Amino acid sequence: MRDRKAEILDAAARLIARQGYKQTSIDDVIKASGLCGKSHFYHHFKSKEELGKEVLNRSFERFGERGLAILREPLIDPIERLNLFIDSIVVAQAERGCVASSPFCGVAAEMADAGEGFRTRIDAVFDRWCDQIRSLLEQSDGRLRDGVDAARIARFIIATLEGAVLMTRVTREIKVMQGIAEDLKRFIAMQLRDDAFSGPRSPSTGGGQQERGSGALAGSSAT
Amino acid sequence: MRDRKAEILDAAARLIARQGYKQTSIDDVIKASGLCGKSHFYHHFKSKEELGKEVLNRSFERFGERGLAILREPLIDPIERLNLFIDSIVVAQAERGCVASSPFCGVAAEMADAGEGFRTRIDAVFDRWCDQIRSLLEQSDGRLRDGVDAARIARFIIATLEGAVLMTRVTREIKVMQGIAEDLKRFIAMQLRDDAFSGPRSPSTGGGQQERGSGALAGSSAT
DNA sequence: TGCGACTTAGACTGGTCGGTCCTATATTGC
DNA sequence: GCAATATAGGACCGACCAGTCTAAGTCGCA
Repeated sequence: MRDRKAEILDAAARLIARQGYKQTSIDDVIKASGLCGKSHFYHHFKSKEELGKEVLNRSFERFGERGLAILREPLIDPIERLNLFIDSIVVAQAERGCVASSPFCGVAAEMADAGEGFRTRIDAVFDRWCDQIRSLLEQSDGRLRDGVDAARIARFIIATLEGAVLMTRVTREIKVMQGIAEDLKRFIAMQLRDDAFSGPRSPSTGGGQQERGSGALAGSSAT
Repeated sequence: MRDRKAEILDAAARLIARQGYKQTSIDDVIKASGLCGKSHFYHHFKSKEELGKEVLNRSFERFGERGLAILREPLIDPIERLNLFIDSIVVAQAERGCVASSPFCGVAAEMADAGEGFRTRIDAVFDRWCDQIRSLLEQSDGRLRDGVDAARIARFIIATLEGAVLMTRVTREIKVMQGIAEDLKRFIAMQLRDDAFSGPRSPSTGGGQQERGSGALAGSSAT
């Protein structure tokens, strides 16, 4: 016996990511998860709102697992980890064809408006991400420029990534997001003291395209 | 007789900004604009979609007028103008109590999904904004660091502002957006060559008259 | 005086949606 | 064997929603 509830959650998460919470009907979820009738759905969830909350928890958690795993990877230079994290968001968005956005952007905004319960949940998750990034930046202590507020930079990073996801939803072109991600990495590098060793160079060779996967590995470039 | 159609558009724009396009029903619009029946609404608009498009045009235009007026102000240093523009977005969001977001962020994402017609419209508007910012950055020619791609930086600025608006919708705290805006200004300053004046300081004096003399202010790189 | 544009007013259609209720049949643990 | 739980299938309710339709009143203008 497979876990039907998990299947429902998976289907709902996919639908919500693609078309939003309010635009996803219970009937959609039932059809997509191969259920037979509403009673079965309501056997597992007491309401659509409960479904929404569980989807939120789940997808944020899953995203967190992947994203935070990168951020915590102990063997890689902290700043490089941040770059990899940014790349992972870009790749995830590219995989979604620039359309869906869970748990980023559209869904966050829409669900935040759909109820105070949703909003505080999303707020808390953003906080956790920011915290993780902040602590990463602080691990590179002594490399941050004087006066740079790590917590604020963390917010900035999350906000810019959110905005980048939004832009791809409007333009439907992943290269827009790639450009933003590159600039974001450059911004992060600029928060480091000049005498710090690593960091993607200041823009040197043409302003154009660069392969993703990693901006600049820790040992490679020093300018 | 006042212009009823304009009243309908105003009411609809307010509702859509607050609760989104799909969540705003025709009946809501009718009630908010003091109409009496649907026939009257359908006398002015052939469908909800047409209403949406006109609201989009209008609010983007209005926003454009304000924002672009700042960007074009010929008497102020280009970079300083950009800072003022950023401030104006922060102020606008603060005025809205961090909730609504027209024409930024949530509405753009939602409407972009609501139909290809909407999407291309929004895309075009973003393009125009980015273009304006790009040309502004290029006016400060000789001050930009080598290899800095003005068009890409423009996208980055818009994306970050979008993301910042989103963050305030989730956190409901304007100071988050203020922090992001400060960092964004700092980022812009960092795109300038070291020998150009730099400094992320907050601008203070508000702009005065908005002259429509768009280009032609070539002698830009004052200090 | 008559025409056409605008306004007020609301009933109605066909559809969707969240949610309830009811009836059955499997499966599982005790 | 029994009871709890899970699965299946669907009728139904009240609500809301986009859009249509009818009908009548106001106003400017030719």
